[in-house]
Amino acid sequence: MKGEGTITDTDSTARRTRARRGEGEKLRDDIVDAAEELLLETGDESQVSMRAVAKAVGVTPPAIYMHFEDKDELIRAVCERPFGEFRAWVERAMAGIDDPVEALGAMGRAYVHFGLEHPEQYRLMMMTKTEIDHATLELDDMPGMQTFFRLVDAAKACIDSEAFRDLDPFIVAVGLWVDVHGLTSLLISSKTFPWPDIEQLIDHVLDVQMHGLRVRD
Amino acid sequence: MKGEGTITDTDSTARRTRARRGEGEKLRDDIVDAAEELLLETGDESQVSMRAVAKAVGVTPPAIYMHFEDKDELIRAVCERPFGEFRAWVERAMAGIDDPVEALGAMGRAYVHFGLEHPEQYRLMMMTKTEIDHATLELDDMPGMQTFFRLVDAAKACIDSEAFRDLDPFIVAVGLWVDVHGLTSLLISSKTFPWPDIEQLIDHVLDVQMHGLRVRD
DNA sequence: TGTACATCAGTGAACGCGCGTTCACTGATGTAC
DNA sequence: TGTACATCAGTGAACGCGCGTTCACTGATGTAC
Repeated sequence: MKGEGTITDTDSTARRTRARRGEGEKLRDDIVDAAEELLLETGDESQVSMRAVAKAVGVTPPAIYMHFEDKDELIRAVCERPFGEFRAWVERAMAGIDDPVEALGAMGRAYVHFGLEHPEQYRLMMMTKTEIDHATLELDDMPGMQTFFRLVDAAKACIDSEAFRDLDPFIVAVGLWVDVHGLTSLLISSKTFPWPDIEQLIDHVLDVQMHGLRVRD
Repeated sequence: MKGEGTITDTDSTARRTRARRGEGEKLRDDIVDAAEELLLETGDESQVSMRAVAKAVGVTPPAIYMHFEDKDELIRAVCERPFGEFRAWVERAMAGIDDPVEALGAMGRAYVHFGLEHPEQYRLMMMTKTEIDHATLELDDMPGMQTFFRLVDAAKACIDSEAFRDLDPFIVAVGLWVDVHGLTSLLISSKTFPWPDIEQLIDHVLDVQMHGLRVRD
């Protein structure tokens, strides 16, 4: 009885067919995919083990070491990826909007929506300690920094057009980031809080922020 | 040679003297203290193991099971604690301030400062998934909810005094929470971001928020 | 066209570790008579 | 005041598990002659 369980153990993912010579690099991408998917499915970093990833890919654990030095390098590879997606997502949302205040609003809205539609990516990017070993990076290379500079530019455009008060664009950008991040991260984390209608809340938060920054009549 | 290392193994915390009869409950508090301290020291939930906690208290691992059903119950006990401290901290900051807008500002400032001075408590309270099994709790019993209601009242006072626009106090409170949480959590998480002067940033964030909520002249 | 050989992309088994938890026990403390 | 006994607050050893990582190997794929 007990033995049969092992024999009929076909539920584990089918074994992957071995790559042809020179095509070993394919596995690397598949490993990162599997690790990311595992993280998003479980939402639990501790469940992303080398063994679980290997099983998901259909390969034995040592095979991962052909492509990654150790677990740290794999996790780093998983973390780096969403920043690119995020930037493209934000750029897409701002495209073709001429009015600087409207563009800024679109950016904020896109930020929150990205977080809500990719909660685990967002958590990886913004809410974990183990992001990336920042200390070794130049500021410009810090992941997400390019998108932040985009936000500074957008804020500066609002100030230059005299829609916003004459504040330091950097501080204004930080204030905006703080706001949208607060909203996004709380919506992701506090599932049981009695949230009001989410779109209405996003509108309120951005509205208050914009009014607070606007030139007084 | 190898054996001597074990013999001179006096670096581990001294063994605790056994409690007298009827004083066994003392250990419970000490266990929660040790677990909390371990969490704050390492900042890493995965390092808070039953064995590590037991060692820190100066007791063997099974002793913990005299006071807690399992690890989950211990972690829950650790998480519940900071909410009380937090509430007291906020109340203290607001005490004696009559002007409702000033009181709200003081509350926001206290919120951020609590987070900065107790980063790991704050992380426990607001930034982990494993907070507490909310689903089983009534809304009023949700940890931190009492403090949130305090915020709603403070917002309502500002609206009633006609300093703020006639908005829904609940939405206004959520917006304020989002703002101070965003600031606090980012300051805690993103150590390498080129933050401007922190007090100036807090002022800016609260200032924009207050102006955004104010009645237009 | 055939064959020996190097290489590549993995496999299979094992290592030592720390974990949560269980279980049988011990020995000091207080209590009943 | 003395002693047998129950109880309380733990101990010590062990369990099975999943983990990251290493190491010797294998067998299909392509290449040189």
